[in-house]
Amino acid sequence: MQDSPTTITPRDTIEDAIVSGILNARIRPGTRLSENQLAGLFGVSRTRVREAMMRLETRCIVHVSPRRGWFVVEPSAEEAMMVYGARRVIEAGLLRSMRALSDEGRAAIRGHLAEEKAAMDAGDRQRLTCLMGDFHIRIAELAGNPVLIEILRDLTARTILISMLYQSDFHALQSHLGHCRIAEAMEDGDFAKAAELSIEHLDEVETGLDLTQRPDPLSELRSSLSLPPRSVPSSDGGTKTKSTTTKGE
Amino acid sequence: MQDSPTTITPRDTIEDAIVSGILNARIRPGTRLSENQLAGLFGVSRTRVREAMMRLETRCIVHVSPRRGWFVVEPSAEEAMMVYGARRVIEAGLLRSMRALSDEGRAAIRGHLAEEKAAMDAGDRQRLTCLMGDFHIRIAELAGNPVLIEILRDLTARTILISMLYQSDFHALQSHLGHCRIAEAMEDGDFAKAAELSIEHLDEVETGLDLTQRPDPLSELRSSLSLPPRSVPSSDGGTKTKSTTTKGE
DNA sequence: TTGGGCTATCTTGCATACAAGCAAGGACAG
DNA sequence: CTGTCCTTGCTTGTATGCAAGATAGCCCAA
Repeated sequence: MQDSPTTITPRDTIEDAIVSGILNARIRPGTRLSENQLAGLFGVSRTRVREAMMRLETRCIVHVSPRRGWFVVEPSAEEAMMVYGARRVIEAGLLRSMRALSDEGRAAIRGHLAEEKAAMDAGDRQRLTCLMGDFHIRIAELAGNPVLIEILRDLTARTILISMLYQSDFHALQSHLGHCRIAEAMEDGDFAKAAELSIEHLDEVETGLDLTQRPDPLSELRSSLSLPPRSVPSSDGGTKTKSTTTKGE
Repeated sequence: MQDSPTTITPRDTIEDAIVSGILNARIRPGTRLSENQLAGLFGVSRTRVREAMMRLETRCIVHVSPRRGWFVVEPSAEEAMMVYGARRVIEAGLLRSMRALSDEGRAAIRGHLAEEKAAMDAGDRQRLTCLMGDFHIRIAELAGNPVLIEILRDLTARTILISMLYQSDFHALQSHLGHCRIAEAMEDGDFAKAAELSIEHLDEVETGLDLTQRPDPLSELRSSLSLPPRSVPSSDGGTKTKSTTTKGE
């Protein structure tokens, strides 16, 4: 797993490096991303680092705290639910829209499941995290719609951040089995069933999260003092829903 | 429909202004967006204009031709199909995921349909374009998932650009009726049917496009010379699918 | 008239400089 | 010892300057 050389800089290396780091669970949520440090690291000026950050910000992967710094997002419990909700909708819709599985598709899925199994046997948790996310991207790739692939990639990145925050222990086996069931239905050509299984699977994963504790480092203190649990974990801007709609009359 | 005053500049006015302009069909695909002009228009320096452009670029709403300028995207026929495909998946998935319609929800939908009808009667095509797009955002708002809302908003913007490029004439009545049918199924609580209708509706709209001619200004000349139609309309990078996946050893 | 090449101008790409603001640590008064 | 204030350093925010490249128009030659 060699690190990519930072000498050649094909335009958006910084962005990709960070996303890749998150996808591989090497960058934790809340990590501070200093413009100067990154600029030094990549041998460019702050300008280009900033551009990358702006892009990542519109993808909801980092956020800026004014004059304090850039940070990898720490999704709130509410946001986490929304991300899972969006994934349920999109992935179920995607599966339902599929009609048949090509031979390469079948092979790709089987190959992926084998990789998952190998990583599980090897106990390589980082790699497993990454593969678990990739499974869903693989399906999108099968459908061959780049628009959806890109959307799911970003949602997967956010999902991994969520896992790192809220997943107390890793039910790898359970997830793997879920994937296997979905794959089976797909091989049977029963995509409606695959869609249902996909929803169930995401439900399972979501309920496997501990959405009350993690993002609040004071939770232990709070509970030992018998204070009520914080209403909304992240009280800054919250979910950003810009009103760029119609603006009718 | 007053224009927003450009005096107060709350951070991302430029971005919103452009998206809003597209949503209202006031900005055509292919429009050149000069950094200097926008900077002057909004009374800021190029830096901030560039930031806005970068953000819009990650949302696939503008693109940059190196050292030539920024342009509002002109989706290729292929891209157009992908966008419609993504919308079918997401909107059908969304409707299927819905369980019941609140009273406010019902009212919102009815209100929207009334607006569509009014605009149709008034023959206000711009407003109609905008409303037609908004219908689908309204549904997402009903589901109350900000993540999906944001995704659909961007897809809607791209859809409107596609319409402006490929829609020879505007089947407003047909679209409106499609919306009405979907709404009816929703009011009946039959969301599976609403999902199916939604897919049909998007299919109708898509097949109503003329995906062979428009983006190529030479098409008329080409056909009068009996040359074969261009294989792939946009032969530049094509659909950008960055390889930000696993990169596992 | 036509074709080739040059230049003038305008575009973005990128780095840098300066301004504004936050945070932490120390000095100091109570 | 404790609380307050100030200073210092480091962060991002924004503008500007310069360089590289592309385009269009012009001149000139054939």
